Amino acid sequence: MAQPSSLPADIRAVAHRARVSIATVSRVVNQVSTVDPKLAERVKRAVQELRYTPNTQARGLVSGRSRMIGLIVSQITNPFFPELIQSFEDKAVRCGYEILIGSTNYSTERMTQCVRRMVERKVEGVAVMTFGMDEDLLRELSRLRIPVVSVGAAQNLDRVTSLAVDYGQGIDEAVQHLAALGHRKICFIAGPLKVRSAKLREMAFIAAMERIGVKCSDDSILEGDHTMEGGLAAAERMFQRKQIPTAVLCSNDMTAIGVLHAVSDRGMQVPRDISIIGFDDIHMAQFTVPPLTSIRMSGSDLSTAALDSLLATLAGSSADSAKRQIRIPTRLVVRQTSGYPRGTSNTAGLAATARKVPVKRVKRDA
Amino acid sequence: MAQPSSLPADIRAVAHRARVSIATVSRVVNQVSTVDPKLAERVKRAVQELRYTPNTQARGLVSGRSRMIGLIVSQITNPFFPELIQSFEDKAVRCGYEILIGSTNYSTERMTQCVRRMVERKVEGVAVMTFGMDEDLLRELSRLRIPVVSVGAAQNLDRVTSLAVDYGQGIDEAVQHLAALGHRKICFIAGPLKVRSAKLREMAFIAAMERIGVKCSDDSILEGDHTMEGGLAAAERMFQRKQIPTAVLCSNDMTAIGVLHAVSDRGMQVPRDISIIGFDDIHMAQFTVPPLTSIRMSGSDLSTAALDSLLATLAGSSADSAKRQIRIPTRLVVRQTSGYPRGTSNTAGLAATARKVPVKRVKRDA
DNA sequence: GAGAATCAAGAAAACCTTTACTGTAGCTTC
DNA sequence: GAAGCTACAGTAAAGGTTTTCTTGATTCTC
Repeated sequence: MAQPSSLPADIRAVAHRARVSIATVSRVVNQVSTVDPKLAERVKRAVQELRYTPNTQARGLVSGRSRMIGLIVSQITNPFFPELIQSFEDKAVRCGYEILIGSTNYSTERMTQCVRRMVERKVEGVAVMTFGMDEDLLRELSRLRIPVVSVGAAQNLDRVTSLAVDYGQGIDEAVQHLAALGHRKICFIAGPLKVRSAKLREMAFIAAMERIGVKCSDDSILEGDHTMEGGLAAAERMFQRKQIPTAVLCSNDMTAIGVLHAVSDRGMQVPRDISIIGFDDIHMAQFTVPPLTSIRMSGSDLSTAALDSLLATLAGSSADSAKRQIRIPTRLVVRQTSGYPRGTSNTAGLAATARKVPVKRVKRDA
Repeated sequence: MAQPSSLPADIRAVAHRARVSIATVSRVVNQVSTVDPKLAERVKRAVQELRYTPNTQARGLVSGRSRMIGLIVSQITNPFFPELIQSFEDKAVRCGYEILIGSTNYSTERMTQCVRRMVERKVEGVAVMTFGMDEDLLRELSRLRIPVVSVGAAQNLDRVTSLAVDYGQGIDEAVQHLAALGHRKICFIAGPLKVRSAKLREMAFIAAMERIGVKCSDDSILEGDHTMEGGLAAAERMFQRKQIPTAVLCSNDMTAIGVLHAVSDRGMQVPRDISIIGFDDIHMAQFTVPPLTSIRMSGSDLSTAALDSLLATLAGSSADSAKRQIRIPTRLVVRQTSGYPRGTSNTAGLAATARKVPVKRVKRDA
């Protein structure tokens, strides 16, 4: 039937073959129930024979709906984001949405360009997972009546939902954990401090340290950039100091992996000589050597919350009832990079405690 | 001017404000030069004032061009793919294209769905980076006159370009490298064998082994699934055997990271007790402890070749002059997980050779 | 059995652009 | 000074769908 090389059939071709009008074809395709079953059958067969697929552009043009959702991340090469993207995509596709991905690499310019591309494509909503977003852009999207869900956004804008990650919780747990093991001299390797969430994590660290009675000095905080290279470089700077901390808390796992590498380069051992804790708990954290203690922020929680919020806003035509703020918890996951400080008498006990933590391998959402 | 909450302006609004026809607006927006500069100026101002952005759907409908390109990968959580996606996206956006990403997770069904979604969206081309593609789907795309570039595709289809990855080259180098160090008992942990490229890598391994005079027995090959878990599991099976190999070559880096973990779990050391080589050379390979010797297959080479080929096919309207096959080389990158076999007298020399390999950290395309 | 009510299917408008075509004004050229 | 160009702006068609409205047929009601 279908020619070996034929341009895609349109609705007219189907209508002609099924000997009905294009309106009827449209109804059958869109499952409108008021069609005679006999005709519907004819139409379905014609659709199959011609391998008809509706033209999404035409559809979108008339319906005003693009069935696309924008997803903005900061750095696709940071494994945290692919994990998040995967679950976001799964769910979106199941709901009949396509996603348009943009990555900003922490550049405001790229961010602007991203938003522009998405507006042009008429996305029905935007999820901003970039942990620090320009207010003006949010305002612009709000003006265009495009629902937005954004991590850590201000909460006073229409159609903007904020995902409030509770950094404090996990970071407190981590610092408490270290303190309980006996650490006092703890360093923090921050992310790029122009990024809001990186700043927030830093502040949470300072607060947590005060809570265990340690006042943070300037030199207990180093700036990284959320990459492995950044972590490595920061660690090397840290080792240059006269006094080396007994534990390092990192603003994300990539940083921690860089530190792990730097420590190994120096011939030191983890956690015997130094403890390391990451943030994000990417899947890879279970597979570093030794497995990384990390603060879990669930990418799939984040993407589920984001998508649900968007879909709710889209569904409730003008109902502003949707929650405007959603809290995302974080919590410590202890693995094997955190132990007693070096030179502690209990070092021997280490094997009996930290090392014995059963290494459960979490199968993330498929 | 612009109301605080106004729907996006259309071309008519701009035309009205600039006191010209919509055709003129269109010409100005599309930079057609036959417009009086004075009018053009008026139009540009109106565009700015109303923050007009053309409706891509309408544009696509009339021009028949969607300015979107499909990119199909197998598993977005395997860091090899984000690296590839990043460079693909960068280049595509620079050329004015949007990309539509689909991941198949090695499932044929998902692959079919992916292609379907992309056809519906009228992508202008599809890059299949999934290392093993259903022939029927390729045929279908070819029938619809959508240019395709696919890793390891058959070469007899119209508008289908094949990226032929030279697995043999890198795998030969790796096996030679191991043989030179003195290894004979070498295992291969394969990918999911239903995936063509995984099969090809396995075959390349067998051939390489024959070239060093070792006939592969069945138990020198274990099936993994290209994930860290798969690598870990395969390694554990391997350790159950009476005879444990002195070196393991893995079908990809994720597998190798799983093996690294399994080895460490067992209290063995790399490369003292066992050598490990990965494949892909993901960025992370430089940061494992110890840094992973791997076979480099450049994601950015791959994405550049893919995109260039697609754009060339799109440009040369019907010129079938574009190259139908592009060879992608692979090569060994020696780091610190490969050394002399255990029990070798030269073990001491290890530190002097393998360990001394300078650890250059390649900054990938930003 | 006639008029009203119901129902399904077709005709046509609308969505927003691009682009081929048309028209007009100002030049050139003889 | 008139015929023919050129240059540019505007008109209208086209693109593939959804959806409203219309029409025609059937069933129902009295």
